[in-house]
Amino acid sequence: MSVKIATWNVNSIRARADRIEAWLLRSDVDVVAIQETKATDENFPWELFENNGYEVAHFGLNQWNGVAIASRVGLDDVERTFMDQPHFGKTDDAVHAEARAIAATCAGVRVWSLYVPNGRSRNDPHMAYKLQWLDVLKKHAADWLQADPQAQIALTGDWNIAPRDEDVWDIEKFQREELTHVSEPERAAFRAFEEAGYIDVVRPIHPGPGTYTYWDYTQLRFPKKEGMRIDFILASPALASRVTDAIIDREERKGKGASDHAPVIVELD
DNA sequence: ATGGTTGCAAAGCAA
Repeated sequence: MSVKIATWNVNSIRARADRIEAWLLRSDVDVVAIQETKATDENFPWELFENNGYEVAHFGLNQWNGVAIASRVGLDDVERTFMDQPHFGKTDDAVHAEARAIAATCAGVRVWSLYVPNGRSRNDPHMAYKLQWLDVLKKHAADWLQADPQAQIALTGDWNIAPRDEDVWDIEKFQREELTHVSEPERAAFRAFEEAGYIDVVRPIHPGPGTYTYWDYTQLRFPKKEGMRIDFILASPALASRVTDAIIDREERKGKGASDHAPVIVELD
């Protein structure tokens, strides 16, 4: 049985409701991992998914971040945050970790919807937070594979990292201006997942250069084809062996009211 | 043209 799994940073689920509904009908995905809902459970549009045949689980604490998974092939063992997920700022405050990670098992695949923190700038405290957040997640991800080398795991989401020079539209500018997403510590953090056995299953099907998943709203970046590849589906080996196709749905970035990220889809046998 | 976009939420922050 073929299964389609997608990841999409929607940049507000309420502002994007109509486009998301149209996209669900058009894309025919079975599972979609969503980032940046910018919603709480109270104002989350549950009916948007339920009316279209999807179960949905959401994790949102305020107007920032927010992650969800919608599925029409089962949605079991929902998990919000991962163990010891770092907090930003004081460690002695009693607030929850930010709403950046949710998992569920869908058709036998452990799907994670991840919204990796933005480092803001290379020396900002948020960068250390980002790297720590990734390091803790990577340790768990490595443990899961060690415990079961046949596990079917999809680490999907907005990683806020461009792993290769070709993943940004002007690497010279990014390095000259010491921008984020392309720094060596960020790339090492991403590489650590690959070294743990996870595989970017979209890049082999859609190689670069010029293949992007995100285009800034400003400066006419999309029409000028000035984007970044920062949204990834990393698959465990057993899951990677099932991948038959992938799509970066650049069409969805077009027109009025688009998210600044395109959906990324993989098809499994 | 000293800006340029979007969303949340109600001024400024975040991306």
